[in-house]
Amino acid sequence: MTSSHPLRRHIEQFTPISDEDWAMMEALLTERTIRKHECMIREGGMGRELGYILEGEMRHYYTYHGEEKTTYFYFENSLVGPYISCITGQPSQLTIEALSDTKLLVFPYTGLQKLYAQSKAWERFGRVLTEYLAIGLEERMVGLLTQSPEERYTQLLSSNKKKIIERIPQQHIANYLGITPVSLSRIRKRLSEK
Amino acid sequence: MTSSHPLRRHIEQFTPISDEDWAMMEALLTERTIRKHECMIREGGMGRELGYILEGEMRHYYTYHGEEKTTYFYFENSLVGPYISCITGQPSQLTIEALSDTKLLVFPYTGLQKLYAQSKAWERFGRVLTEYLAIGLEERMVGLLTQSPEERYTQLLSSNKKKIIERIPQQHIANYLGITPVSLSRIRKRLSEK
DNA sequence: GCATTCTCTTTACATAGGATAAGAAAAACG
DNA sequence: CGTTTTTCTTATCCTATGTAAAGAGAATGC
Repeated sequence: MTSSHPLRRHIEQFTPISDEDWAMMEALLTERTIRKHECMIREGGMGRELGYILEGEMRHYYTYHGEEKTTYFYFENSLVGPYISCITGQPSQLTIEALSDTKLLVFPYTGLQKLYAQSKAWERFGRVLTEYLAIGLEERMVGLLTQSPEERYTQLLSSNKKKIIERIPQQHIANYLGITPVSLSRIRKRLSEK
Repeated sequence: MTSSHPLRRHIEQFTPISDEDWAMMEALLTERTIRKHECMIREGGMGRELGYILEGEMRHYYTYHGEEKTTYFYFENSLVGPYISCITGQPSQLTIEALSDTKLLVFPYTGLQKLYAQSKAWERFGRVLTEYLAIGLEERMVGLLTQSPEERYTQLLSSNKKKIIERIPQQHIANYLGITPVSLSRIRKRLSEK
């Protein structure tokens, strides 16, 4: 007995949600398409909504010393948005851009906050979601601290994040690994010669 | 009207807690001293409890290729523990060691889970705490991806994390910055000559 | 279908950081 | 105290990555 809505199935991977609780969320959802190179949020803007990707892919980057540093990618069936700006109420330091035409369900963060307040199940969802977010960030940070760029690349090849290799331009992957595109090209050559 | 218990004050920075809710937590607490070089959790062990540091300092490291890689420090008035192992139920990959004799209040993670289940305020606390944890990790990750080791060091000097510089041996700070102690020593020399 | 643009690779050069080892300084300890 | 151990610095050498520029290849658009 799988629930029919893809977002509900996603949410219920974290914690079960009653029909009543789900109805509150469903009322918040709007479908939107973001065209390639357009943005869900730009640096300096206030984070007001989160989204769930139905199809497409997005990248998330910071601008530092005038350069775009891509730090994360999002694909279909995942939640995306300027969490930090939403949580802190400060202007977003990051930009989230569609890498291809991307179809999303969006909902306002204030709506999610009301769900948190109204229902213990939603509060729990928020906690568990954030726990998994933190685990992912911790793993990423430890990889950056302990592994060489080459190790990080080979690990990406053999991980459950193959999608990144398959669908994302190398310049952005290089950023994600903490190196330049030139260096990634060299690493790829080295590996292909082994 | 500040609450008298330091842990309660810490928790109420995130969300208010009623006397009743606080009483449930207080019943879980045990005071413990961990001597210098002893560990709260070792790699391979199951994470079963979290702690709040009353005095002292601890470091948190992963063992990778036979070397200890210190990735975080904890000081008085902060929560510490093998969160990830507690959350996932998997053996801990990290070790948390006291850098000096450290006095803690510890509580079992299963107890916290019961608080989550029994009270919406505790569930909210869990969410908000984890949100701040995630924000800290994101900032750390972005710094590792976008800044040079020298920039990371100078930023540490001028941040609210000065405690790290003041109280932690340089070999561990080097790890935290993602470089070797030798390299940190060179960076310090470079900076002192400017 | 041709031209333009974007992406990836390659080269040459400069440099910061890694590895190792040895010495200096500081801390721990009996 | 004085000894031992640990921590930090310095020196040498080496290598991977950064930068810049040019060329090859792919994708895009008119």
